[in-house]
Amino acid sequence: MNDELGRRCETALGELLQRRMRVNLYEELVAGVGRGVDITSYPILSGLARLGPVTAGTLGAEVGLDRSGVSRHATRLEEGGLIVRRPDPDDARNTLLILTDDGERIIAVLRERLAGMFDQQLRSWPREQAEQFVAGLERFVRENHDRSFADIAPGADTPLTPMDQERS
Amino acid sequence: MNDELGRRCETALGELLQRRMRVNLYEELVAGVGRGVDITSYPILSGLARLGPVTAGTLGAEVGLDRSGVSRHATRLEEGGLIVRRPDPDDARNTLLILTDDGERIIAVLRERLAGMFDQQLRSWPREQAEQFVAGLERFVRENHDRSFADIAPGADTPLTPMDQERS
DNA sequence: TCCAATGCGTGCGTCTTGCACGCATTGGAG
DNA sequence: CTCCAATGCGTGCAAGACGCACGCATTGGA
Repeated sequence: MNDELGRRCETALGELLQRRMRVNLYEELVAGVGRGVDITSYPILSGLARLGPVTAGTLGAEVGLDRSGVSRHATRLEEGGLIVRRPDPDDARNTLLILTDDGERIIAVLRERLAGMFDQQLRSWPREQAEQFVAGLERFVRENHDRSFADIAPGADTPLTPMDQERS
Repeated sequence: MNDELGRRCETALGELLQRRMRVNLYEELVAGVGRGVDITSYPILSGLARLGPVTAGTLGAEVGLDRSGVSRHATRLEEGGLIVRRPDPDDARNTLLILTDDGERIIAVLRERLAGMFDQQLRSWPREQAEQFVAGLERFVRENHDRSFADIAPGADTPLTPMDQERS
């Protein structure tokens, strides 16, 4: 019966992680903002707001991007005046990405917008259910976040059923 | 107070929708499967399993992709023997994408794997919390799915202010 | 002083995606 | 029956995002 939970979770999350969901949500979110903020650079900006001043490498590991990609987006956001690059005082090899005041303000507005959207949706829910859902969501995300950094190679976690046919 | 829920939901979902989450999950999922199945074509296959025989256009709207992209992935999956193209008997303009037996079997295995992963994670939760979380997740996804098709978002020139609308 | 290690930023190739065009089919109007 | 506007697929083309590898700068220990 718990297996049923896993299956239902897979179905729901499968839809949530679809491209349609991301594009609809984030493209509407960043529409008209400019300043180098688009659907691809928003995760960089958001991650930077969450982590504080960090290097491109660290931020890349957080959002799942290569350093080079982060650097590219950072350049665009820097040209937009939302972030600045500054050498790490403790280690000049590192270049810290830091939000400017404009950057702080804009990311705050964007997150506020998103929170408003979700709040609007959750408002029609029974208070109890909304509370439980968000709490569960937070736990789920936190566990996955921790695992994605601690866990490297499970390997034989899930066996491969008889589908290992090579046809090429 | 409810606004706090929206904010917490935004934070959690913000991480859940990150690239790192998708890549880690789906790349591990489809590793070694072959047959034209990779992290980009899996959503096509999965959506096809969910919707049944549909046209490329319909499937594209479902997953958030252009018809052309769906057609490309469909070609690859067809070469892998997982789907077939067949003209719609009711309207020969349409080309229905249909899962083969191999396709059905493989997508079933993959979804089973995913369900197993989630089940394993949820197993350590209090039964009540896991139940509530999944139920909430299903409702959340369903509402968003409906809205994304009913709502034609104008938002091309949305001002940079928090939006407030009436509940539906 | 020297050198291996670390980290950034850019050139280059690959992959994915969207737009536009050509072709085929449908259904209604004359 | 014929004609034509509408619809939908699949491909050529171009733009964009991403990863890898290289060069350069800095650090810390031998």
